[in-house]
Amino acid sequence: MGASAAENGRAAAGEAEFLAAYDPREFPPVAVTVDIVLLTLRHGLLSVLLIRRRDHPYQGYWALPGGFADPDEDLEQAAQRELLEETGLSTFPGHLEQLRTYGRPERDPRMRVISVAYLGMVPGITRPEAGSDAAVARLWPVEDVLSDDEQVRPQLAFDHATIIEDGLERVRSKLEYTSLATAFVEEPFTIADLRRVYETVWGVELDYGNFRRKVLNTDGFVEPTGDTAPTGRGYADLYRAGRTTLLQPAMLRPDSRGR
Amino acid sequence: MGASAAENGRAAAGEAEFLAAYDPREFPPVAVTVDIVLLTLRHGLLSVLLIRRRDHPYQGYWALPGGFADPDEDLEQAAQRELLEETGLSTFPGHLEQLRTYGRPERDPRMRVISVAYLGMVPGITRPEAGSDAAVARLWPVEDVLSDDEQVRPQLAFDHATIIEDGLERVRSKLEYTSLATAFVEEPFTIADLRRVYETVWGVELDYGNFRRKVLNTDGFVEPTGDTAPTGRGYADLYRAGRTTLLQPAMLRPDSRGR
DNA sequence: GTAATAGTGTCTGTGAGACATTATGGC
DNA sequence: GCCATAATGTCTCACAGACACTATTAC
Repeated sequence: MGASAAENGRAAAGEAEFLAAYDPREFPPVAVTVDIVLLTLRHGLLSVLLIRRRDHPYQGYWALPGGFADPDEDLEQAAQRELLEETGLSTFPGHLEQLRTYGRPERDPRMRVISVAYLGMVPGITRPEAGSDAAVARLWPVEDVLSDDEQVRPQLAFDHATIIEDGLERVRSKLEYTSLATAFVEEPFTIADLRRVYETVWGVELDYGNFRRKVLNTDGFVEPTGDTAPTGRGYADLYRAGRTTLLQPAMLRPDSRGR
Repeated sequence: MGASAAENGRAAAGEAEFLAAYDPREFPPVAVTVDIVLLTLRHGLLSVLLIRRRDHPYQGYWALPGGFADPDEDLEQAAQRELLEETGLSTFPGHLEQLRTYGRPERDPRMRVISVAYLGMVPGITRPEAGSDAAVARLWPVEDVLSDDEQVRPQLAFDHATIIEDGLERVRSKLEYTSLATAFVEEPFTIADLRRVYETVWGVELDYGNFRRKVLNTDGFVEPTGDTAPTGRGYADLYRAGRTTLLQPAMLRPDSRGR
């Protein structure tokens, strides 16, 4: 694509340089990794997938799943590949998006490492135990991971605590203005299932009636399957995700009412 | 920091490896650059700073300001440094935030280049002409940059059209729920100045009375200086930015009303 | 029967959109 | 005088929060 002629004929000279590769000595040495904040609902708790490190530095510490991006691989592909490798799943069943890039010079003691973080959400079916190594991959409740209590909090490698915090903030705010909550539940789901997602991620209680009215009045958010499912006592209508991704108007988070 | 002992004594062996650097042959060769989408209001148009490329590839094409991140430099620092170098300014007068990272394997024909894009907003005082090279740095109205008309649209290098589009979408949505609009005007400013920011960035007309009520009722958005300024006909009250960065409730974009 | 949950409706307050009105100063 | 703009107020509708009520089923 760059081979098409440059505009207004000003780029006449030096066409031969075009295919010249960078001289590695010309630019600073750096490694690029991807890390994934994979969130799911497990036992009614919002949980994040962590891997226990085998190697130095931070040996024995808990880290986000991730690794180097291969040379011919898109970053999102790399994130997905690493995730499948470390969970043992064969296809990625949820939503994956880029979160943010972390590049503090001292974040890895060995050399300059730039990490492109991704954020993933999957229904609560993830079983890292089924994957490669049951002893090293685990789902941690985020309230424990970010707890002030050193007894319950895992030791996190690198700047992964910051990355997890940023991921959480992203998820919490995206529940407000997108239909992302549906990525946390398997289809078909009930209104109550969806409410549970909001309540768990936001850490609040929501009025069932108002929640239901809001979801059903926002068209494209969910669509009824026509079926119902027994729910212990009584039956509940079943839904699947609609085609709308942006909620209009947004779902309001109770916290944010009082500023 | 990584030097503190790993938890539960499980990390006993191999402490010597800790300081070992990566072997460069172990990880894929890659370069990391930062690119900046610098937006400002110029002659009533939302405009973006572009640099005309001197070298191949894309010689003569227009590109976002940017360059390699130095080894000991934070990514945001690198973005700010590049921006100052290419505009000739001595301090950065506005808001700068990370936008997104672009890493498609083919985005640079020479080698794998990962670009961490930043988004900057400055009041309409930027004069790239005062900077290093008047012939190569220019502010382009974004409506021209992203126009379908090949006569008015500059030829953009790499995937910079995508980056600019993403930056625009970010700015437009952040005007809704943050007080970011104040980054586009110099203090003190009038309510009408602020309204002009919204109208220009969103490309809509807003009712002055409703806009004023909204801004003044959202406490912390702006605070009155007590002064007034002549505005051609009559005088207008002057304000400066308040301490609130998150608008609660959000400013509604007229487009989005009808879905 | 009671308890728990799904589904539904009602009342009220907040806030946004669509105006109208008044004041000020340049022309 | 006219006109543009700043500042302010009014009316109405949409919608969220609070809460009441009914139906269904497990126990």
